[in-house]
Amino acid sequence: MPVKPGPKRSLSEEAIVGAALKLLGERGGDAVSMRSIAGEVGVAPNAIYTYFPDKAAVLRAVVDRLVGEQSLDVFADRTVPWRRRIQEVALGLRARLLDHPGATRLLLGAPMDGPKALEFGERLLDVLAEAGLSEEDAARASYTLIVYLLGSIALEAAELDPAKPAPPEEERVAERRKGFEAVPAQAFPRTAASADVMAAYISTDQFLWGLERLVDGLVRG
Amino acid sequence: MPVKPGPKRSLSEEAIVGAALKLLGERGGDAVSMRSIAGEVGVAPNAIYTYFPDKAAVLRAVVDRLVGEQSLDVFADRTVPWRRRIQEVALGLRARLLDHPGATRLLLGAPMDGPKALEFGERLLDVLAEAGLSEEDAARASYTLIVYLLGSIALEAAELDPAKPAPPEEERVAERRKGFEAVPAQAFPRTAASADVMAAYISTDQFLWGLERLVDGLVRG
DNA sequence: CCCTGAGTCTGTACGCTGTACAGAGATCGA
DNA sequence: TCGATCTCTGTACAGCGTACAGACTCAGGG
Repeated sequence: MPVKPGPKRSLSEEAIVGAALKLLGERGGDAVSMRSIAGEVGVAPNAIYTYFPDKAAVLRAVVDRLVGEQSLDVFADRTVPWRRRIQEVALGLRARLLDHPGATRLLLGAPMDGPKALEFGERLLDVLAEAGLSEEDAARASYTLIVYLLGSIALEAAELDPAKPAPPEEERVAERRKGFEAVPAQAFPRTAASADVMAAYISTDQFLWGLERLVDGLVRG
Repeated sequence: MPVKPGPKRSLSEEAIVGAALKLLGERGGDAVSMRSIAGEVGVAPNAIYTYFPDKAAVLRAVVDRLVGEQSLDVFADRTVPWRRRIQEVALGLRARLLDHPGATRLLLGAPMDGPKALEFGERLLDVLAEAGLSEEDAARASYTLIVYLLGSIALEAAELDPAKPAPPEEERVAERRKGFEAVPAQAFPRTAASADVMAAYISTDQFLWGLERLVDGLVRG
């Protein structure tokens, strides 16, 4: 392998992703531009193209980093019932991603295919195998779980201002209730009658409710 | 109510949404700009701001239109078992949205809160009540179903080129399998072993599989 | 040791974006 | 007919992603 000549790199992929993540957290999703990232690491905008082919690649790396921040040790801890382990990891990932409302938009734009996401999938398959699912069922179930996870988080994040940190859950629910109070009860009787429940869609409680039913359905099969 | 004076409007919200939808289908998501929409309806770019406060509002209306294109008559047809009715509507919506890969990105950026989406929710609540769920459970279940629906569609669409119409399902699965063949089997044995199943995540078959398990979990409760 | 060539970074530039602002023209009620 | 009011246009701004050309920095071969 010939060593490549040229000056030492002044940056690293990690530094770039870190800068992007910092901007994401502090100034929101719209503030993450090639120029702002470059400014953050003290470099001309185009320098980033030495490390990533385009902006989408940077964002994919950001998402993978966020996913990677979620520890997967819980998955392997056999002293805890496997359902609870899935719950914990799901809750952790959800919290982590909702902390960066801007990031969630990215999540579904480019699917989780980074190394950290692969690792996540593999560990999830471990747990599902442990739960007694066949190889094929485990694979299908893992995808279904990821769909639910990302879908929930995305729908929750959609209600958030991507430019600001997420307000506490109670506030978010209260805010949402106001929206449902405006629904005309004649045209949409059921929706209006369940407005309280619907306002609480955006809550940990509902998230776990759905997750539990889904897991039930998956292992019952 | 005083009638507002001024010249007759030369456009309508519908015309604008229609133009956006046309662009979306023909030239992909990135081609939908205020300028291109305005060009399509033969008007200066800013004229659109008379009808919509900003671009996001246009896109929300586009999504609602797509949702509205899915007929909900099936939901009400009591000669068909309710599970099958949910299946059919879900499949219809999925097909409709995957036909516009660019649109799906929008779906989760701004949640379904348009009138057509409300209608959809209400009819879904009807069916779930018919299935024997309590008011609260039906509300929660409907949200969980929507999460699954949108999550599935989003993850499928994420693999598609938003600038082109979707290729047939077989091609998409084959394309994906190539990606999984590159997964190192030592580090990710389960992932590698299930590569075939995973490639088929992006398929009607898997979509229905997950939907069925989810519905099972929801009504079992 | 210097030279060559590859790799990294900068400056500049292009075409595009969303949309704010000012004003022209059309149309109504009075 | 007048004035108010609304719709649409022209222009403009700041920002975007990124292509291109070139300057600089270095490692290895002669």
